[in-house]
Amino acid sequence: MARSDTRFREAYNQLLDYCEALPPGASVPSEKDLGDVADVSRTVVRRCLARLQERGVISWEGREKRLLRPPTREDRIEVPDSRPSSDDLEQRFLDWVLRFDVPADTPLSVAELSRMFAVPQHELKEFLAGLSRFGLVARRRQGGWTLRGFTKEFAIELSEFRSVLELHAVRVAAEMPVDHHIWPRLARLRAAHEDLRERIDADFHEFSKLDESFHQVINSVVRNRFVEEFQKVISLIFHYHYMWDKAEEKVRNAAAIEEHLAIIDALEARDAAEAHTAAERHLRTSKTTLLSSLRYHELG
Amino acid sequence: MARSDTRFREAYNQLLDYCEALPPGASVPSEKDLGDVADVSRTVVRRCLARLQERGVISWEGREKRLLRPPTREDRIEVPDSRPSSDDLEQRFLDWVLRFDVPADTPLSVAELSRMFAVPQHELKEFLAGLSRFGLVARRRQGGWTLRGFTKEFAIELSEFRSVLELHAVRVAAEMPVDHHIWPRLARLRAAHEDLRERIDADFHEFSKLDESFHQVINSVVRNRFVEEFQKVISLIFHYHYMWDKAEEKVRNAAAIEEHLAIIDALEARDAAEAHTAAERHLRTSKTTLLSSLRYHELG
DNA sequence: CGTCCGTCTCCAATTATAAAAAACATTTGA
DNA sequence: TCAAATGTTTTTTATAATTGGAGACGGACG
Repeated sequence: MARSDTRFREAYNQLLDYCEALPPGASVPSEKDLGDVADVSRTVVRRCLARLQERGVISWEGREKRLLRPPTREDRIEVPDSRPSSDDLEQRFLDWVLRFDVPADTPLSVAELSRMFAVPQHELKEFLAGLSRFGLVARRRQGGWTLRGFTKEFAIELSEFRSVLELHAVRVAAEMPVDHHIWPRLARLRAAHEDLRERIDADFHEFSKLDESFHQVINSVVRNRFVEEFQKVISLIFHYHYMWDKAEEKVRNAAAIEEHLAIIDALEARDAAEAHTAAERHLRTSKTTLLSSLRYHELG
Repeated sequence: MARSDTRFREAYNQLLDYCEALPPGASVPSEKDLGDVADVSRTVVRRCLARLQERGVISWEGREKRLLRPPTREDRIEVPDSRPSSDDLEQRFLDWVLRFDVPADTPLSVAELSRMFAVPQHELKEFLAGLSRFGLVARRRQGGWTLRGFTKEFAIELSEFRSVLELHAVRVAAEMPVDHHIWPRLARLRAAHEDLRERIDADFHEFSKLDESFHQVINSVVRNRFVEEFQKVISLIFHYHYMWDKAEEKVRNAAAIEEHLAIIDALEARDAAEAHTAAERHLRTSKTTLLSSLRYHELG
């Protein structure tokens, strides 16, 4: 009933590996050095050494540590199945919200979500606290959380915010010097767009991915931690909604390709005003699409 | 070792107050209704009723509840000193960081902070998780948190982000109809600015507050949860830094008043382009001031 | 003297648990 | 007969206890 000793277990196995590379009878480095090897504190190193001594892998007395025998497969300690979760909790949570169209004002049960995503409760609470900064969820007075959710207002505000950030990015991009990394990237994007334009009838599904990279490249000219943080959420939401709104997908994607190309054209011509106009047009289309996909889901 | 029963205690006292308003011998409403009165669940109401019965304030058998005697001061239960904290933790935390110039990459101890701010640990952890969304703090691999802090890069990125949001707000404001609430507010701001301009030699300290309301009014035309969330942090940081950078404060503030008035002039003339230019000029000054105040602190 | 180790202190992740909420079942009375 | 109230059980949340781990300090060793 306390914290896990995963850190110890991983360090132990790592030190076994380290010992394997040592010649037999060699003296083992200092606790501090071993700590650097496994990236843990001395406290953990000493626990590992104690176990190694116990199993007769090393002798240990004061600062005299010697390798007695090469470590075997038997010596290894089991490490409790590391978490493939936790890292991409954000991705999986938003995926869940959008995929199942979880309605606004749904009460969120930390207990339930924690089971669902196989993540400790406190981690989920911290995660939700983070999301509340984006206004996606809110704390309830009687405890717990609600999904403030995917309402029309949310979509409008999100679109507006996205426009503000992205129009700024376009303005910045137009001013970039010729040797900036954006230009080769834009060239590649143009090629990809023109390629897909030819194959649009068959491969219109591929656009979703292309759209994501396009916006990512545009925004990459703005080096700003705040912008970057938001971009993650924004792109995820737009990405999924595009994928699921099946109405007129082919026509929509074909049109979007042209809009993207118009922006690329203007940027490559260093025509800031025209790039801005083209970007505004495209963002307006995007907003409309997002809103109509909402209506579609509400009806369906 | 479990959650506090503050909720019960507060509800209990509240129900006592409620009973006081009842005529003697009256029948007490249903559990559900009492729950609505005190804004708690039936579970808590029943705990309260049990105690009321035990103390002989009411009789309680099934759904027959009657007031036996008016409740006295003696009947009240002590409620463990409610938290004057917690609410404005954000305010107090940023205040601490800025006031003591806590340097970048300082390790933050949850335990220490929790004592310092008289807030339960888990609450602090959630708070820090939220701040990490703004890139103000970051989780360390070996556990705990660091203040990513108030570096030059941070100030630049914050200023840039602020400019993006605020220039957008100015553009929106210029388009607002004559009956919008912004216009009377701007008029009042103009008066306040002109008033302070006359008294600037003596009262230049007052500008800090005026600056905050000015930017708040400008941004109030943008109804957007994302913008609002950020604005809180941004204004706090700029506000404090202005207050502490004592170098040339009077000259600086006098200049800022003129810049503000230029923006107001242009907005009232519905000259969007000029308003934009004036706002850009002012935001550039702000950024310079923020950066120089950083240098000042580093040297001092 | 500088590094290494034994010891100690404090912190943080994690879990256990009481308090509260919510769901469910039963009764009651118009 | 059925809606509202109460009794009962289940689930969830907030918080403290618990244990693993990080780091500080001083002495010892070379």
